[in-house]
Amino acid sequence: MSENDRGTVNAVSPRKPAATIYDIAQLAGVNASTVSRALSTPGRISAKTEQKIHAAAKELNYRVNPAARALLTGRTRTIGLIVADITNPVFFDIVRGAEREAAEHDYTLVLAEFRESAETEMFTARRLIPSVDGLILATSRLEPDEIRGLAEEKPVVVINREVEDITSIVADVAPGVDQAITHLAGLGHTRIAYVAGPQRSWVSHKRWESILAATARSGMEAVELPSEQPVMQAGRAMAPAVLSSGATAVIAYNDLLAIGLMQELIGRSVSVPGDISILGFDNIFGADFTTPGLTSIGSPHTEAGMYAARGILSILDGAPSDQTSHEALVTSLVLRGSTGPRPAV
Amino acid sequence: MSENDRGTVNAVSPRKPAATIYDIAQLAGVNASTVSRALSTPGRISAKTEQKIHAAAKELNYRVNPAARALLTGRTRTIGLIVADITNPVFFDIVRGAEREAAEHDYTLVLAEFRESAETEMFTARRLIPSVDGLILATSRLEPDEIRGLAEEKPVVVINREVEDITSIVADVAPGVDQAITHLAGLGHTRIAYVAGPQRSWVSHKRWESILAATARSGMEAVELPSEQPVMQAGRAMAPAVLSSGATAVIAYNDLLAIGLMQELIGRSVSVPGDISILGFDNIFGADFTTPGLTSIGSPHTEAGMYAARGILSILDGAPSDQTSHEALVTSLVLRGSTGPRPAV
DNA sequence: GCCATTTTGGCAACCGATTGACAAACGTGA
DNA sequence: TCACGTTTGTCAATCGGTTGCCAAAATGGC
Repeated sequence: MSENDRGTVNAVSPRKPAATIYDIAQLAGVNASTVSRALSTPGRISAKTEQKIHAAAKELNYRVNPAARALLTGRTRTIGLIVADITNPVFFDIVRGAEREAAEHDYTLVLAEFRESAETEMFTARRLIPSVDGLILATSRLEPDEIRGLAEEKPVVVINREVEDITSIVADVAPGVDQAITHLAGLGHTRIAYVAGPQRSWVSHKRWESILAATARSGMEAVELPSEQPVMQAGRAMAPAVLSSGATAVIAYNDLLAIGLMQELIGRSVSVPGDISILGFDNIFGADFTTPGLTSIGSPHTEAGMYAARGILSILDGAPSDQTSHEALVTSLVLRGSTGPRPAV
Repeated sequence: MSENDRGTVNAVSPRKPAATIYDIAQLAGVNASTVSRALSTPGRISAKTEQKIHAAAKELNYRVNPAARALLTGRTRTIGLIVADITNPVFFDIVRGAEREAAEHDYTLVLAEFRESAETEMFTARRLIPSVDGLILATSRLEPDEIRGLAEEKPVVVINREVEDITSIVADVAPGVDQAITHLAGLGHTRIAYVAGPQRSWVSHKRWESILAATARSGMEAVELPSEQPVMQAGRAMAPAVLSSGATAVIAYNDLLAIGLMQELIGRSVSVPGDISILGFDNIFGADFTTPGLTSIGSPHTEAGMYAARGILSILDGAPSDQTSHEALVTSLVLRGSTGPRPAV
């Protein structure tokens, strides 16, 4: 063995290198550019040669090198998705929808999570943006200007948020709320409470406004009760406030709050839905684990993810990048056991 | 305007192109290779020039083009993760762990889901493999040979599965099961039932073996009851079999089965845990939504994802690619309300 | 002040695929 | 058979960053 023996290097990388169009060209006895054309511009090359090239490509198990293509075309065929918390069940379906839509168009989904401040989010976005063709922000805490700044580099779509000049995907909360209020009105309820989400949450305000409008239309009363955090424990802590509110039905900002509240009430021997009806928002995974099952106003999260990915793709195809599409995403009421007739006074 | 005016092209791509090292070189008055060295080989360049270049890079908001780097180095700084079902709560934490570990090392996580056959999985893997440095298979239905074939191209790590010559991440089920059986023995139970998972599930067999061993050690009886599918509905359907099994405690293959079973039993006015104790596996999101809360044998899924990503990275660093590391991942019992003393006969 | 040594920066090739420009080969009609 | 138009395949440049090699410049010793 000579001193050039690269045994150690071999140990580092014992894999067979991927085939290139040059390998195919050699095997098929043509020029590499002919190979490229045969693979990407069908018809440009004679059928005979094309077949020979395809055969060689198959034999070598050829796959185009995405980096090489990206370098030349400037397109990575990749969409980035940034969420605050991967384990938040609301995002599972968004991720799924985006991934599905991306894969459908032969794009790949890149996923990143930021668990901290807006600073971390910006850092994550900056890290991702050079390697993707577009960016979906599912829970952005960034300032509008920061988001617009990102959009100057690559197409950006936001979900559950409205930012001027940026395409945004927002579910229309009204239909689901209308169904819920109609449902409650039909059960005889006349006074309902809304356990609100975080003060700064745009979504929570939207939900409250929609509830206000719907209850007014039905001639019902509605009160808003502030909560600490949108988690189960905070929901439990809301029990006294809910009981003293005089409401016979409660809509919580999200299912976690609703479930916590329901558990606490049941623990205090308050019957659900016998004494009080409870509804949540989002229809998360596990909303049917409770006894009774939680009635919830669900959003089409999967579709939101799909539309977001589709939004990126259409911007890449030259569409304007400031369209707001609510209409297509309609919330709806998912009936389970936690709502029932207003108790006799 | 001449007929060369490219107004439409501009409309397609109105974004400012990213700065390159050539832009920096021009601004700093040096050669592009000097820029490259200043940025990637600190010390190779005089401090004065280096500073000038860094200033120029900052001014132009420079970010290295990943495609260009990948083309030359062969490394994309990307890890692929393929799961069967993104919305399966068992995977959330795996995804999170893998993403966190990847981001920590300045790698990016690429996520893909296959919802169909092994054929789809192979297609997905093939689609991903050219654009990643390594592949994590979290729920592979592929044959061992197929997996080894993928591993010839890029580093591969499997989770919750053992494949010869492939690095695999498997949690050690014994500690959690031992804790559970000890817990049940302490409560006076002497006969327990295991509601099994899918016939072909390697994990389900492991769990059953571990339960058999632990019950034998404690002088308890154990019976295995086959189920249809590892979902809630199938759990409900198991109620009659469980009731006639004579067992006073049931361990289900996973939490969904356990929750379904518990709901059905409660619906039949069987008290949990008064008449029968129920345990699940996985400690999924929502296991605390039930009343009573579900006692479950949990696995450190986040860590599994982290170790898988770390496994890819260490193979890339030259480590052998056939290490099986169970030891580090230890299951443990999460106590909630669904287990209690054996009822008086 | 001169030579030897080290430091510093530039040149050019390279990674793999794509594409405009062009030449070779082919077919057709007169 | 020749001129012409069309089809088919080749050449070469390009994307942006990296790196081996070399020359110029700076440094140090005497």
